[in-house]
Amino acid sequence: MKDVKTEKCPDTQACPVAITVDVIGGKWKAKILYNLISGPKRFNELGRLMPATTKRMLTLQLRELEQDGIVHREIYREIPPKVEYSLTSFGETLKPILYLMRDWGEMYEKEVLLKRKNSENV
Amino acid sequence: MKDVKTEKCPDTQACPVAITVDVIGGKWKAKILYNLISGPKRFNELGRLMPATTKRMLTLQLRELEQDGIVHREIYREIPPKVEYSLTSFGETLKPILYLMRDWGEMYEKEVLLKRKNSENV
DNA sequence: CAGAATCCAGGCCGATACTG
DNA sequence: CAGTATCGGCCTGGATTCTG
Repeated sequence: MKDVKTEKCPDTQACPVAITVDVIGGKWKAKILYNLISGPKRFNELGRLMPATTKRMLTLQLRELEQDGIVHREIYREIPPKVEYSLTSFGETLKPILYLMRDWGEMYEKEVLLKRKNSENV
Repeated sequence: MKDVKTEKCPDTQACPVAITVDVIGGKWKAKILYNLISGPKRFNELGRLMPATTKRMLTLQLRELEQDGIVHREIYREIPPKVEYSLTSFGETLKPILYLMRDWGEMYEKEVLLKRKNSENV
C-alpha cells in the first residue's frame, strides 16, 4: 500500500502557506477534517458523509492525517469492529481555517459556478 | 492544452468546504495567491518566487484562477512582452484564508516535520 | 518575456476481490 | 464493520522545443 504520497512542495521553507497546503490540501483532507469537527466519526460514517470517495482513498488520507498528528484513530475491540476517528488537539488548531473555508464556500459557491459557466464558451 | 483539470469534488453541494478546496486547492494555487497579496507580479517574477514549479504548471494554474475570477491578467503591449497578474476584488475575499494558512504554517511547521520524522520508522 | 504545443513516464486513484 | 491487496487506465505534470 505505497501510494498517494501527497508530497507537494519541495521548497516548503520558502512559502509559509506551503506546509499548510501539504497538511490539509489532499484531495479529501479538508472535507474529512470538516466532518470531524462535529465530533468523532466511524469509518463508514465518514464514507457516507462523502459518497464520492472510496474506502481506499478514505483510508489513505486518514493515514496521512494520522501521521501528521491531526487525526486520532481509536480502535474498539469489538465484534463487529469499531473504529472512531477524531481530531487531535493539534488538529483542532486547524478549525479556524476550516471554518473560514466553509464560510467562503457558502458565500461564494454560486459566484464561482457562474463564472465557470460563463467561461465555458472558450 | 487540455490538462490538469483539478475538478475535485462531484458532491460539492454536500460539503461547504469542497468548493473552496476546488478553487484554492490546486498544487500551486494557494502559493500563487499568497504571493499576489503583496501586489501584482509578472509571470517570470512568480516563477522566481516559486522555483519548484515549471512555466507550464504556472500557466495552467493561473488560467484556472482566472476562470474562477480570482486572478486578473493584464497584458501590456510592449516589446518585450509584459503580463501582470493580480488578485481581483473577488480574489481578495480569499485573503483571510490565506493569512490563516500562512500563520498556521509558521506556527506549526516544525511540529509537522517532527511528527513526520517520528512516524518514519513504520 | 510570456507563453503554447507536443511527448511521454510515473503515479494517482478507481474497481474489484479478499480478510479478520 | 473496517479495512488490505492487487491490477491497470488515465490523468498529472516534467522536459523539451518552438513562437510572437
